[in-house]
Amino acid sequence: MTQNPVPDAPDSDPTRPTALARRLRREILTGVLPPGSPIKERDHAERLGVSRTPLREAVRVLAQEGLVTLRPLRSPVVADPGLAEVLDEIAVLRRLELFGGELACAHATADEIAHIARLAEAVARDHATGDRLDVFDLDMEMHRAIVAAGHNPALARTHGEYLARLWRIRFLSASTRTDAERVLHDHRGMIEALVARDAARMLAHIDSHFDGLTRNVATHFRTEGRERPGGMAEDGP
Amino acid sequence: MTQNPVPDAPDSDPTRPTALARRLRREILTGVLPPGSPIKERDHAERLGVSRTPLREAVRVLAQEGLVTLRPLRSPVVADPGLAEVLDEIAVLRRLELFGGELACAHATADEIAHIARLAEAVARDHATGDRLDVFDLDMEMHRAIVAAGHNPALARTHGEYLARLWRIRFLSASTRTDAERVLHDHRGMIEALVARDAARMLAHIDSHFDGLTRNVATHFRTEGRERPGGMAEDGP
DNA sequence: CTCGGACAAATGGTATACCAGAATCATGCG
DNA sequence: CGCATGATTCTGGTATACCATTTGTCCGAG
Repeated sequence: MTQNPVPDAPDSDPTRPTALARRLRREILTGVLPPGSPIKERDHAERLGVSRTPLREAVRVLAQEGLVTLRPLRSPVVADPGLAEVLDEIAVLRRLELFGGELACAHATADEIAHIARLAEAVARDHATGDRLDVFDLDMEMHRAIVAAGHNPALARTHGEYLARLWRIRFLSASTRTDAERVLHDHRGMIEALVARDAARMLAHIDSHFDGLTRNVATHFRTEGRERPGGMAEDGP
Repeated sequence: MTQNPVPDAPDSDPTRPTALARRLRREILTGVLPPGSPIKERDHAERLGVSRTPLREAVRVLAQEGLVTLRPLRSPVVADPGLAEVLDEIAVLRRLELFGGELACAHATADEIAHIARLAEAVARDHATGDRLDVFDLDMEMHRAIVAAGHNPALARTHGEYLARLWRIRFLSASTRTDAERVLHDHRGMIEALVARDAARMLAHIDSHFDGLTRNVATHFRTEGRERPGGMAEDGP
């Protein structure tokens, strides 16, 4: 995401900082490294079989992405954003994706539209199977593809960063199945809008999509989580 | 910008990576390090009186900001974006600032509005004196303040990143004085819109502002620069 | 004279040693 | 028994040494 010479390469050397960042990112997003847990350089360096230097670099990358929080002279910790922060980020993501959708309606190629449609179909299909994680991954990939179809690399990059930053909370808050039908409806609508080059309709569906997301996240924080960002949830007596 | 415990602190230790990044950033943006010039770690580390490690970190920060380009196993180089890239980034910046202006109209405090108005006045005043660099700095600060008044830290952060990334090209392309009156007019309009909480008017002025910026940048690339991003402009015969 | 290859210098990448500040815990005093 | 205080340990920050790859150069063959 930061720099990649070959986008589809599965990273030849797993000790490279980018690969380390990818691995740590995955561990954070999947909850293996829960929010608030410290990232001690020596421990994780040894665990991943590398020196502190590349691990340090990987941590900085994640810090830039907002997944970990750096504190001067103290261990970096996995970020634990509160409701307000998450809603702010979602609001920005919404604007970025709205812009992306608009651009996509104007500049998407037929191939790109087909690809997006394929992803949407995959989402709908896997949704029936009930595997939430796959559905979620595909959904994210589809949104990424839509923005990518706008042919604005800078926008795609920033949008991707926000997607990554919000991955975990989106996943956690996506448990409610009640709005599944609306999501699929939005997806169908986006595809239709895309093939029709109907930007207004596209924007409406994206808005609807994000309204649902915002609702889910708010519900998630209200019920499950406690909203304070402090989050010292590691060592209960 | 990336992480700062005390926003107003002038950086106590000038050898800290953030300070190094700031210094290198300034050197890049002011043209001391022209686009395309390599950043050799050892040379610059010695020049700035630090080891390679912190300098390396600073370079990574700048790479994330898009000011330098990292190449595997090769010296990082000062980025030299082409017209297309710059226009893409400006388009994103425009959307971010539009969103910020909208939020500012809704949530800005009286103090914040006053601060923004002060900055606008300073821009107008210094504009009369003719010092382009000061005017430009103040102008950027004002735009930053507007977005900050929207009270969305994530938005402010991303907006700030794009501002920094576009600093140099904005400065270079701002040479034309013909549209100075329009800029000041837009500024006045923004302030009025802000005090009136008139989002529509605010957005119109921001749009106008960015139309002018886009025009200037396009002109700059058409006349002065050659548009290819390759940019091996260092060693003439 | 030109082109090709091999050697040498340079440079980014990584590992490691060292340093300074912070957190923690033991200890002793109130 | 509780709390302040100092020593110890832990941890991030920095400097440095080492390695792998690249690149520039020089020599020689054609």
